[in-house]
Amino acid sequence: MEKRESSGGSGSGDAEVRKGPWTMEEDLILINYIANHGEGVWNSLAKSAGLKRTGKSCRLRWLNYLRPDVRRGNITPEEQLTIMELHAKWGNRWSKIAKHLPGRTDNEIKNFWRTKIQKYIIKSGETTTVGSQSSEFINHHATTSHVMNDTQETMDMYSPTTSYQHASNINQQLNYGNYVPESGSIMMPLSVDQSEQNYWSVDDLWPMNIYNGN
DNA sequence: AATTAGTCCAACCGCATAACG
DNA sequence: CCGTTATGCGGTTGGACTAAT
Repeated sequence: MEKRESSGGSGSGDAEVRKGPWTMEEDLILINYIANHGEGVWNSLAKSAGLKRTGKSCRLRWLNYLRPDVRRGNITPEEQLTIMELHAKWGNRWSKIAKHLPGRTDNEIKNFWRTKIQKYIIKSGETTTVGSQSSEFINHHATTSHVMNDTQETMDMYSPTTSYQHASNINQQLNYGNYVPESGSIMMPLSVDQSEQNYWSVDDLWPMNIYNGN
């Protein structure tokens, strides 16, 4: 159960385990290694690739960011609707929901839900239900699955027949009209020197990978 | 211009479960 | 079976960035 993975090892040599933001070099190493050897067996992969990262960290980086088929940003209204409907069905089963949204990661969906939809639900809940429980109550239902029969309001909120309206309301709030970047071209800060505004994108890494002769 | 508050998301942590010897 | 290790999942957090004051 990867119990002592991040503990730095009980004894001896394996010394520092890097944490925090990934550098471009690390990304390249990981991409190259996986291109050559495939993914899986993350602990030994991390070692063999020469990364001072835990296998867990490598896996996460790969699955959530470096994988070539991962779509980033710009969650469409259709995807949003899917998220809302599936969340109503399954609750916080993010990975399960993600399986129905090709290219989306559970992490991204989870973040999207928490930062956009949940907030909207709480907000609208506060304006429609007067007094006490409202936000706590709605918050509860936004973060847990099952039993949606407490109030008609909550039912409506999750009803497939009305969820599209909610989706479009949220779309308005999110300003989808001028929502920005094309998928796959998100820029990320160069963590080698975070004070500088240097960026690279995942798109930049893949050609480099090929160039390196993988 | 400086400071504070709010937002967003990458990455971490802990736990559950699957796989293996 | 049982113990150990690997993997996957969901919750949470740190900090960069942006907007508001």
